[in-house]
Amino acid sequence: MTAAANQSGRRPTTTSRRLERAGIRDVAAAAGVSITTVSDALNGKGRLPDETRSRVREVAERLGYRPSAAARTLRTGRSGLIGLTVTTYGEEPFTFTEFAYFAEMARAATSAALGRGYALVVLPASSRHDVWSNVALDGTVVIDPADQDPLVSELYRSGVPVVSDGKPGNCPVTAWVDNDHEAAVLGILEHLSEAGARRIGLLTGTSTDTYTRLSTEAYLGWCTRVGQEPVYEAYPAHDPAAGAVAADRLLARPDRPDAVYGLFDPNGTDLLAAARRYGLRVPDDLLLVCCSESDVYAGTEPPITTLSLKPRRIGTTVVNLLIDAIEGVDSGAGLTPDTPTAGARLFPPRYRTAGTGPPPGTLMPTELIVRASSQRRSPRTTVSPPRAPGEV
Amino acid sequence: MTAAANQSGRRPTTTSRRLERAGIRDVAAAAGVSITTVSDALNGKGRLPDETRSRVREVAERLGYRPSAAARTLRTGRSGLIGLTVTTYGEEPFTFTEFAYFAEMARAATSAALGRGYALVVLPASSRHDVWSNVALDGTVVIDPADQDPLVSELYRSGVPVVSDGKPGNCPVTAWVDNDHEAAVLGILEHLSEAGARRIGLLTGTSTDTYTRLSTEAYLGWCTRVGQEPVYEAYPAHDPAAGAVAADRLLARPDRPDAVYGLFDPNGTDLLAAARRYGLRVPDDLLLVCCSESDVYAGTEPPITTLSLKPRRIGTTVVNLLIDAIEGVDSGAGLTPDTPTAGARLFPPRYRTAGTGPPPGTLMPTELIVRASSQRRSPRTTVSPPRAPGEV
DNA sequence: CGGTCGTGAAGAAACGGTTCTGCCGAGCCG
DNA sequence: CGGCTCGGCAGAACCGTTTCTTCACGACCG
Repeated sequence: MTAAANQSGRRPTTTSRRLERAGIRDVAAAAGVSITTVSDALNGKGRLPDETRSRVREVAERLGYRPSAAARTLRTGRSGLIGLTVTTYGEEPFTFTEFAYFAEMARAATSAALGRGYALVVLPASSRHDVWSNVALDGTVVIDPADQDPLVSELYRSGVPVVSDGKPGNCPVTAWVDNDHEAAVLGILEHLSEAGARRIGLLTGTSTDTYTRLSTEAYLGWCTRVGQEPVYEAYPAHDPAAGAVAADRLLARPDRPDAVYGLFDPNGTDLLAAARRYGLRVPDDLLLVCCSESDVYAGTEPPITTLSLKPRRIGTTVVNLLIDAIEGVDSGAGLTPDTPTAGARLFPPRYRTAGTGPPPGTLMPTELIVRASSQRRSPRTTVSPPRAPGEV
Repeated sequence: MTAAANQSGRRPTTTSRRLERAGIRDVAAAAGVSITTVSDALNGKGRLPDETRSRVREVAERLGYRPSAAARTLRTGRSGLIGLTVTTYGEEPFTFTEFAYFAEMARAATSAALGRGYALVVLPASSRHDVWSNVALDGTVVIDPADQDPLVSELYRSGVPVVSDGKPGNCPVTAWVDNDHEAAVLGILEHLSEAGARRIGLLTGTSTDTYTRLSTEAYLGWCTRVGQEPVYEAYPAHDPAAGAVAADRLLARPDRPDAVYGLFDPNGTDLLAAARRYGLRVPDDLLLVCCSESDVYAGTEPPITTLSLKPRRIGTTVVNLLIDAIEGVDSGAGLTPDTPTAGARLFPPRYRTAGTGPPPGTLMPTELIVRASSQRRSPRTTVSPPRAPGEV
């Protein structure tokens, strides 16, 4: 009885094994070859006649064989997984202001990764090692890394390629991609000037991330260059309610601006509401531009000019750079001087393994979507723009 | 010569191993214990005195030891990864209309998973096996599964727990969560009736997913019950441009409704724009409600009443159900045929491994956020609502 | 005083693939 | 005719954990 129970319960000979799942050994046995042959046949390696190859494939298909991802990863050192690291505010991944940007960027990144055979794992930077070390990553994308992100440093040090969205402060990365924020801000200021703005204000954030810093600096620099007194209000951008208050403050100032650029997505509606409260007409009394990926600004009254950071392009580029780094260099020592086999030319082989020196960065252009809020129907005074003689 | 080459070529003694990364053996050697002890000490298993435990931990820390996720997964059969499967339209994961919903839901799901030590892998359903079989999943969440999704079926058959967001059509799942769409629609219709609507129209979709189907059926059922002729327009919801056209069509009909419910996120702005074109004032001439997670409708002119599906709650619930299933049952073996729970119940019951019978479903409530667009400032005719004598 | 129990720890077998090495036979060239 | 190469395939090591089993040893109890 005990023996019987034992026998049927523990190891019903080969029966239970069959039931569980088909392994490579089962396929080999069924096809009458060795497991080496099965592996080679399925992976297109080795030297096998086509007949053997197709027969093995067919048997594998019939048995519903699925190779174990874990075993493959263990042996080859490649998991096919790349991380998508987002900063967290409080408990939740990514902030409200980044919402649309993040969603678009993640969408494109997922798509790009999948197109090259990788899957994306979403990993907030705040999660502790128990999660991080539990997943084998071939590399990771970091969105807007903190200045001295310990996580990024550790990953980089242990040989995991890291590509950041947003120019990194002090942490080492394999490569980075960012918008040309300075050019973007200058372009907007110029655009507003051409539309007749005399005093341009800025709605900015108090946090120290690269985007906020670079944009604000560009604004301040422009102010000193053209001789305008800076008019700006800063608020904690991750607080959804604070934006409306800051917008109100900005328009309540004695030196009220006649044009405003808001750095964050909700600023457009906030500024519009504030303008309404003060009886300011847009664009007649106040020109408005904000940075946003949302298309609601096409339908507001009036439609608001927005700056798009083109997150889709960013996401795609970041992922492609990362995968290039993963595939271009064998983790650790191996430099690959020779291009071994053809077939890897689907993508422009532009990427190079940087030896030393600063990590390679790529600046991506932004796009200004001009709508009614930044165009005076009838230019009132036609103030001469500070600089731009060539174009209207 | 062969022997010499073999000996020196294969194993450069311990040097290279040290350089690469610290393994469990290195920790064991450094701590003067066996690898068993290291494993037990680090994982809190076995019977070890606290002194040994802490010493091993300290050594591991000093060496910067990180256990190999792949090896652990291979041995334990658990990867700590759960899939987040989204349907794809064209090349890209998740559609525009689902944007806000998906982002919120994914956010909550990521958070919930992380809180229980799991990470999320985003896996569009369209990607072929090369990606799917390359990642070891402990289970997966499926958003709005297709009626006979082959992927879901295969996963389920191979013993991977599957929990769906959206009541599944014909594919077997471990459990599912959905909103009570019928109750939601009826609630809105009642709300509009109470606000004085005489003829309520619907803006719906042409696709056959559960949400669209259930909502439309609820509307049609209500119409026959209260004796109103159905007034609705359907359009392909995944086409961003088609919504505006459909909204226009709906308001251009000879039997123009005096209240409209739009099933999809952009319908609110579309309907508002259409109303403006026809000179209809909202809410005086037209009552408006749409289903949306976006808070832009708090700032439109006028603010629009929205139905929130509470994606955060859904995401959290789905993930928790999935992890319960993963941890509650050892993959494959244990069937628990007792009490095959039937049908759907409101709110998370304790999870049970369904032996046979329908998978356990949970219906989650929605929330109607009432704003100006569905409330007449001065009730014009006060038509008696069809059914609701008790309240207001 | 001998057996049993409990404690602490080591040894070794998996886990399921990939891949290095080597064997065997057949052609080919000298 | 013999060595050499090359195609076709099998054997076995290996990846780095977890975990099952075993073992030593001191204390306690009968």
